[in-house]
Amino acid sequence: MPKVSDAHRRARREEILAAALRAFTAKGYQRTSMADVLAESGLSTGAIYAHFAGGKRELFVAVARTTLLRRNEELVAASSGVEPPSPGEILRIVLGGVLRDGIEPRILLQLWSEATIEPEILEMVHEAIGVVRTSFRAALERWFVQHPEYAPDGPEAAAERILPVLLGLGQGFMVQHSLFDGFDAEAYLDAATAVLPS
Amino acid sequence: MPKVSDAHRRARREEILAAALRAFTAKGYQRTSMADVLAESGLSTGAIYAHFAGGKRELFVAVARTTLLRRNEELVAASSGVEPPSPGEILRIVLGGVLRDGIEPRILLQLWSEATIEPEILEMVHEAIGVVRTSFRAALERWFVQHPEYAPDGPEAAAERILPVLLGLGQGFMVQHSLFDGFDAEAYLDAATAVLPS
DNA sequence: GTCTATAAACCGATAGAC
DNA sequence: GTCTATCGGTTTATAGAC
Repeated sequence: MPKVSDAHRRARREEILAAALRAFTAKGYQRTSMADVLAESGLSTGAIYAHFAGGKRELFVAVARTTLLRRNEELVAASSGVEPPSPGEILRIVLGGVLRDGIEPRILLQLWSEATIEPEILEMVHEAIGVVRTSFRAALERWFVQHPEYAPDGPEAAAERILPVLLGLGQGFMVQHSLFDGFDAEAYLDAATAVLPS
Repeated sequence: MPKVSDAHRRARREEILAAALRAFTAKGYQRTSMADVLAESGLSTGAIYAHFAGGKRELFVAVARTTLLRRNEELVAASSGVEPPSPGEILRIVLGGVLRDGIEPRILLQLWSEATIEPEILEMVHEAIGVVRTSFRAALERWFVQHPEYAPDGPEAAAERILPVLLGLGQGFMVQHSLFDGFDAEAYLDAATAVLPS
């Protein structure tokens, strides 16, 4: 197999995806036209369709999947240390990672909105969220094992119970970060940590 | 002033807005065409543009504003009783109202996503959220006044601190209700109530 | 105010040369 | 693989009769 050609191909794909992410972030998925992605990438119609025959939708799915799964890697890395992070710390790790990455949270709002309408996108969200959910659950369980006073009916049950709340707090963070003027991320995280067990 | 004409005008507007809400709920804001709203209302292009010159966007803003402000009325009504509701109960009242109203939470995801892009819609969301936030804050304060053990630095500060968390839990509810298969609303509310002070 | 008909713009995707 | 040029299908909004 031609290694160079393959590497070039991958590099080109990454380049296109990066341009697509910039375009989607700026104008939102729906309002971004292929012309916008073309302009952002400096390439032309044919060049892009040669790599992403699925067009706009495939670009969005690819961009979003990458973004969601990167959260997962961070969480796995952070929670495999000796001292398992508390629920509040888990939230901080994941949300902090999003911001450090320079990801505009609003792209997530757009993804959720699209998933509401397009079955193909919903499917991808289900898949990615499933992975993330599993990581959260595992991280929570590890903490509850060491703090049984918060898990009277066992770490699995306690983790399962609090999981939607933790996810909900993360989702609320994205919404408020995107929509509220002067949103105070630190205050939000402090308040969330205060209500979560620790 | 011609009272009858005015009443008719208002009735017609309500009729159009109801049709628009049905159409937006079914297909989402972006994918709903004016043709869809026309079909749903049984009226014609001219009829609608005579009442809503701003077109699709104006319809969406009007529909969303009404919906958001109704939440506020419910909360005001519920929290003016003798026994102020706890944070968990406040969440239950508002989220229960949304579902009882037959509102599809996904329309809210679409609203947030649009607000991310369209300044006019963002402005409306700011305004409506401001009203709702004020109600939440007032309701929380009333409860903290009666439970000073949770408000060491005064009810105002405690209310202000927990407000974003409560809103975040509500927003997370909408996201999960819209996107997760088999989402268990009761379990979510129970878990949220368990972490909130009561 | 409301209807029918239509214009003007735009978009995603393809065809074919190089 | 990439470029230029363009087609077919939609969409919003308007024009003009009633």
